[in-house]
Amino acid sequence: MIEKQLEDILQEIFKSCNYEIDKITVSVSNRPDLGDYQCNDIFRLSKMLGKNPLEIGKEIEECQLPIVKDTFKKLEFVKPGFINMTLSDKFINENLKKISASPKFGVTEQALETYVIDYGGANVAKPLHVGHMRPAIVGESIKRIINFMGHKVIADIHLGDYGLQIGQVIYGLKKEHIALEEINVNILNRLYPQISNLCKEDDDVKDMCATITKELQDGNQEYKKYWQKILEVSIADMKKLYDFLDVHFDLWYGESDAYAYLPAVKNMLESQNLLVKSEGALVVDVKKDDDKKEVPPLLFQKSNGAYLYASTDLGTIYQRWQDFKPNHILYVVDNRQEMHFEQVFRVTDKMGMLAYKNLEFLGHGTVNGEDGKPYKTRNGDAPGLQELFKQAKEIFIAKKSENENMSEEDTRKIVNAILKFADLQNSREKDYIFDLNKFSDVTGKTGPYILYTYLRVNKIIKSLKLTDLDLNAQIYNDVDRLLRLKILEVPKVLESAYQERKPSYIADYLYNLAVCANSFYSYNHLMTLEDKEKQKNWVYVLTLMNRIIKELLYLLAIEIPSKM
RNA sequence: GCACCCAUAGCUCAAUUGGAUAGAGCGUUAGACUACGGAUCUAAAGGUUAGGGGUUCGACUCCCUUUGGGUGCACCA
Repeated sequence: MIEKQLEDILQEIFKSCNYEIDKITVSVSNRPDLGDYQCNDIFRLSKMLGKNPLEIGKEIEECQLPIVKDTFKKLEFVKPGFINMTLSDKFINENLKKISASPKFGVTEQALETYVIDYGGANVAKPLHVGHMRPAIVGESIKRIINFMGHKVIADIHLGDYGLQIGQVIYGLKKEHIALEEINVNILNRLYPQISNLCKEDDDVKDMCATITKELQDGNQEYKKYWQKILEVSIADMKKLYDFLDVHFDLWYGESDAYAYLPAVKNMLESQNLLVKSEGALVVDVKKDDDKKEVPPLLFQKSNGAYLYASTDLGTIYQRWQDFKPNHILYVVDNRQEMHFEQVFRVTDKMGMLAYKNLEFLGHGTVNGEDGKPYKTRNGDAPGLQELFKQAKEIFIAKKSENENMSEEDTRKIVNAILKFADLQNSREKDYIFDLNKFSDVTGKTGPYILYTYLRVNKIIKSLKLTDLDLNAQIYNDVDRLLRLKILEVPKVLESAYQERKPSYIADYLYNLAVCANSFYSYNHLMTLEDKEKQKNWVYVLTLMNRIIKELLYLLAIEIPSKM
């Protein structure tokens, strides 16, 4: 990584001028007119020593080392105390070669660890709606990023397959005398909202549904058969939608699988004297002295003996802990669940399964409509994913007449790119406004813009059919230089995205890289170039760039169509 | 009631976690190809970062406060 090299060089310069500094940080300059990279640590040094930053800068400037000449075109100590670095062409090209030679673009090697990532949250028997798209897209991307860094990642959808909604649907099926083999997804999609509304109006129905749920959990054979069939039908339907999104899980476990581990969890809790009786229920106290907000105890078992959300989540962690010995468990879930996971994590830590710091709550914001409230259709429901994909596709096809002749698979890939890139640009943890028409844009900062860039560059490279590509020490013009500098940022971007679990960093970089590429080839014409050496150098750079675009698109789970 | 989160250009979003002149896209306005794909490129206009105070060499970022919005507070998941 280039930042590291520059930090080492500066460290050496500081030392030779008799300045001791613990850590130097170099970053891409936010004033590109003044330099490529910058360092602000003289400010820190001046505070530590009580000395004027300008003086320090001047002293250091006067005792520069010979290595500096090779690395920098310009190294300046300016105004209040910034260090501005303009890299030499040679140094830039050497680093491009390093990135090109590395399968992972020169990211720092990580010690192998095992991650479990939980990002589905889909409920059986309830149709997937727009709210499920975000965790799927964000989670899939985080999974791929962590995997890219060399770790083992196990993705678990963690279905909500044992809750009240099952009781409700079974109630509806029995009421309408629908036989097991007749159950299909349309019936489920109709029944769930219907009975759910009925429960709100009629307490007797609600009690009956709750009873069915309880009896199912207690082992009622007839209900179990219904449950299994509902699961089968519902999962098959979900898979279709997740496949459309190119989102894949290694495990399709659900809450029901956690029940088998609850006795073991309870044992552990009891043997460590963590379970406390409170108002008839069994709870685990998780308050800490330095809590700013009040954290209520985790409710493990209801007064009637039933288990809850928090208990099954503990059961699930126990299962993962036993089966996979993960170093980290990540949850990509709605921000509103933060308190719940805070409680679960604290208990997990107390039980000695995984340490608190290795359990990560990666909250994502809510998808809101144009009015800023959770996205709903006119009749008040969140729109189903299937319907949403259909609409997005229609809007896309209507954009251009050629789109009608596009293959089904290419259309799917592009619609995916549109939706995903629109989503992933946003900060993971913030709410955002979803307006299908805005999310269907294909010009400007969008998925298709990146795909277009890739395909166009790819065509140029292919039609030139050059071999023995290499880089000399030269950079030919300004847009050329900007593109090369942008490529140098890739390892840093990947590492930040990994460390902070933020795919948006990659989306943003990808766009900026594509912008550099577009201005590059609109300014520099390759086909008709007389200077063959220059041509080879440029194709080298473009080839590397496209390799990066392809890999980064993969990390965002965006597929590249054959043409567009 | 208590607590947490958010407020940035007309709209939708960024800002490398305290750095220099707050950046993009859409929209608006003006331009560009007898050349590799116009889903493109080159520009312009657009801001008291919700208001006020403070901390310091330096604040969208940290602290206090006012206003406006969202969310969470034990037997749902």
